[in-house]
Order: sequence, then C-alpha cells, then structure tokens
Amino acid sequence: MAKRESNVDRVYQALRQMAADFAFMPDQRINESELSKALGASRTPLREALNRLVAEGFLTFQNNRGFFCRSLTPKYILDLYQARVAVECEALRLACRRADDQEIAALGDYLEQIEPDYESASDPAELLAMDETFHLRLVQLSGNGELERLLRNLNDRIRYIRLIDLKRMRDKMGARVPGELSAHRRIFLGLSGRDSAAAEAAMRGHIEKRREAATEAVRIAFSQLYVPQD
Amino acid sequence: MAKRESNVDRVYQALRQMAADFAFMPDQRINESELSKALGASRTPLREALNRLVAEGFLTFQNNRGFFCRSLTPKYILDLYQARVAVECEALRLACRRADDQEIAALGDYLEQIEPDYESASDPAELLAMDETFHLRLVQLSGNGELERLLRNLNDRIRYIRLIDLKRMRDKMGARVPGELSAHRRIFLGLSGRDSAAAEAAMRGHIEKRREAATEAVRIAFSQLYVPQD
DNA sequence: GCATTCTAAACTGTATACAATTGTGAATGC
DNA sequence: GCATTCACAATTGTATACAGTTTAGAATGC
Repeated sequence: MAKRESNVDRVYQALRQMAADFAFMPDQRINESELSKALGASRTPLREALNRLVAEGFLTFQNNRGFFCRSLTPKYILDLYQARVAVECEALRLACRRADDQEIAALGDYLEQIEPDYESASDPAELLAMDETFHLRLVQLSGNGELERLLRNLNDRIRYIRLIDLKRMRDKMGARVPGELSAHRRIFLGLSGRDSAAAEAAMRGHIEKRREAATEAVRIAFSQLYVPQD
Repeated sequence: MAKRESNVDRVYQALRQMAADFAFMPDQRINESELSKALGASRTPLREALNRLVAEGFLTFQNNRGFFCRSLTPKYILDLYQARVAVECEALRLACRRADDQEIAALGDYLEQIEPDYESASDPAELLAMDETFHLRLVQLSGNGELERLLRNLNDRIRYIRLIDLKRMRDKMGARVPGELSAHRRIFLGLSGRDSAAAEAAMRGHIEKRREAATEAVRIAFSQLYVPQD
C-alpha cells in the first residue's frame, strides 16, 4: 500500500502547518489516536513526525504523557524576534562582504517587481509572504545554509503572531502599511552600497519595531484562540 | 515491560552522542535493524529518535532509503562557525544591556575559578568542555532561551572538529594554549564594562580565529575517520 | 462537604509482522 | 567485455497488538 511519496512526509507537513497556525491550542495535549485517525495514518508515522516537530521547537514532549503544543507567551515570541535579529543581521553583514553585484541586483529587481503588489495587496497573508521572501533572500545572499535553516524555522514559529501584528497595523493605519517597504529599501540600499553598518542598523530597527508590538499581538492571539470570532 | 525512564530517550541520547562523534561516517547510510539490535531497542523507538536527529541537523533522511549521517565538509563547518558568531555576538550584546551586575560577577568568579584548571589541563576534551561552558553561560546571560537552544545545537554539531583543532593547537604550541583564556578575559572585560562593541569585537575575533583553522581541522578529521590511528 | 483510595478506561510505549521498495548479483544478450 | 534484465535478498514503511502508565471518576471514610 506504500506510495512513491511517503506518508510520514505528508503527515509531517500537515502537522507543521497545524502547529504553526496554533490549530493545537498552546499547551494543549495532543491525542495520538484521534490525530492519526484525522490524518489517515497510523500512530507509527504520526509519532515520527511529532518527534521531528519537537526537535524543531513546535511541540514539547513529556515521558508517558505524550506530545503538547508549545506555549504561547510574550517572552517566547520576544525571544524569537531577538533570534531573528541575530540571524538576519549577521547574514546581512556577510552578504555585504561576499555577495556579488549580480546577486544583489537580482534582489533589487525582486524588490521593485513586488512593489506594486506590496502597495495594493490587502491580504495580510500575502504581505507577510512577500516580506518573508525578501528576508529569506537576503539571508541566502550570505551563502550560509545554516543561517537560512535557522531563519526558516524562526519564521514558521513566529508567523502566527506576525500575521496578527500585520492585520493590526492595517486596521490602525488604513489599507496601506508604508513603513515596511521603505525599511526594506533602506536595508537594500545599505547592502548594495556594501555599507554593512548602515544595513545592519536598518535591519535591527526594522525587526525591533515589530518586536515592540509583539506583546500586544500575543494578547490578541490569545483572545482569538480562546474566543472564536465567527 | 515499560520502564520509568523511557527507552526512546536513552536511545536518543546515545545516538546523539554517536552522531556528534561521527561514530557514523559522513554520508554513511544507517542500517536500522542492525542499530536497533546494538542499542537493545526495537526499530520503532529507534526511528523516533532518528527523526529527532534529522530535525536537529545531525542526520539526513531520504524517502525509502532511510537515514544517513550528515556530510562533513569545510563549507558545512565554516557555516556552523559563522552561525555561532551570529548567535553569540547578539547574545553578548543583549547581555551587556540586560544582565545584572550580580550575574556578571558570577560569571567572572567562574572564569577565575577554572583558570588554574585551564592552565594545567592536558586533556583537550576537558579544555573544550570548559570553553563551551563559558560561552554557554555568556549566552544564558542574554536571558534568551532560543539563543541558548541554538548555541547548544551548534556546539554539539561542531564539537568533533573543535576537538581536533584544540589537539592540533596543543601539539603545535606546546602544552599550554594561552590564547583562549585571554580572549575570554577580553570578552568578559567588555561585558562587565557594559561595552558591547568591545565585547562583540573580542568575541568575533575569538571565534573567527578558530574558524580560520577549521578547514585544516576538517582535513585531519577525514584522515582520522578513514585511516584509523590505532 | 472534602479529601483519599480504588478501579476502570484512556492513552502512551514498544515489539512485531508484513507490505512495499530498494539494492545486489547472477544470467542473458550484444 | 559491457550493458541489461530479472529474481531474490535486504531494507524501509506502516499497521497492529499488547504491555505499562496515567487519568478520571466512583466509592469510601472522615
């Protein structure tokens, strides 16, 4: 009954998405039998996937008690933002030093290309996806696979909160969120001018600004998770 | 037949150690049945542990082909050193800002306390353990659990190479390796003076220096792994 | 009522069985 | 000789069974 594409991978991807979206409530205990039925797989591949997610920081595990969703606390989210600063600033510094002009120009093209979408997009999820892509491409310019790995993991764990933050910004400031785009331009300007200090300062300020709004976003997240809107 | 302490945890710890030490050769395919027999557990808990190690970057996985040891290349090791710079420099910066005087003083005490051991210790593994402890405690002063998590993981994956590098330094420069200790003092001085720029510069130079020796250490690692010494 | 003990149900932990896939080496054709 | 095909051995993928542990709720004593 086996397939070309393995079941554990499908299960893993589904669970990762669910964990990122807090489809499991913070600290919620995960019932393996129930979940395996829902995902159409037996407990063996399910547990393999769950173990991966533990190692990635999406879930926790207690002996003889099973798997739990990670907690959602301001401290946790603030730490993730700081980790992003660590990873992205160092990557940017490296990119300034070693990315070649062609690679940098390609990122500049991308930035210009998405600008109209960025201005007009109303769906926060789309905006976030574009933002993540920009940041990821920056880190890729560092040529360091580990830093890229780390950023991907951080992005996945922080996305739920960032999405809330973005929605909140939109609601507060109207349809457009001008700050993000100009911040990206400032970062890119530093990079293309090989001015790592300027680029890093822009990056730090860019992330730090959202970090300052994170505690409030966590509060909203809780109210959404525990008092369904619909 | 279950125990108070789970099997999967024991298996996981053992495998992690083996993977860190390259008890599996780089790129080597891992035979599950054989390994499960060696570890005295069935394939089910073994595979759960293996999956965790994949997520942690110790192993890789290919569909229907199983688990493999990670590659060992200069690029990979150089990337790990750079990731350490990212994590440790940002943590240090944070520590300068938010660690209280008492915590910093405690780290200073630790530094003084191990100084005699550091001077006299001949076993590179001991030296490395002390070095790792210092760096880990520094990161803990940042108060950021994610950065600590990241450093622990990086340390475990880079340890084998660092050990070789340390042995080589000892063989080259005689019994004592004076540079490390004074570098630690310089980093600490920056921290205790709340001079994050100075502390960060010292940290960066400290790690970068070893990074420059990493390629040669990888070469030696290969010769050790593929041409047993005894 | 409230805490405590006991019992059964629910759940997790792991071994095992077997299906599906991959790897290997002999047999075959050129 | 060299590549190709085929069969079977070795290995991985997953379901299932059952042992052991935790949890929840009823029964009991105070």
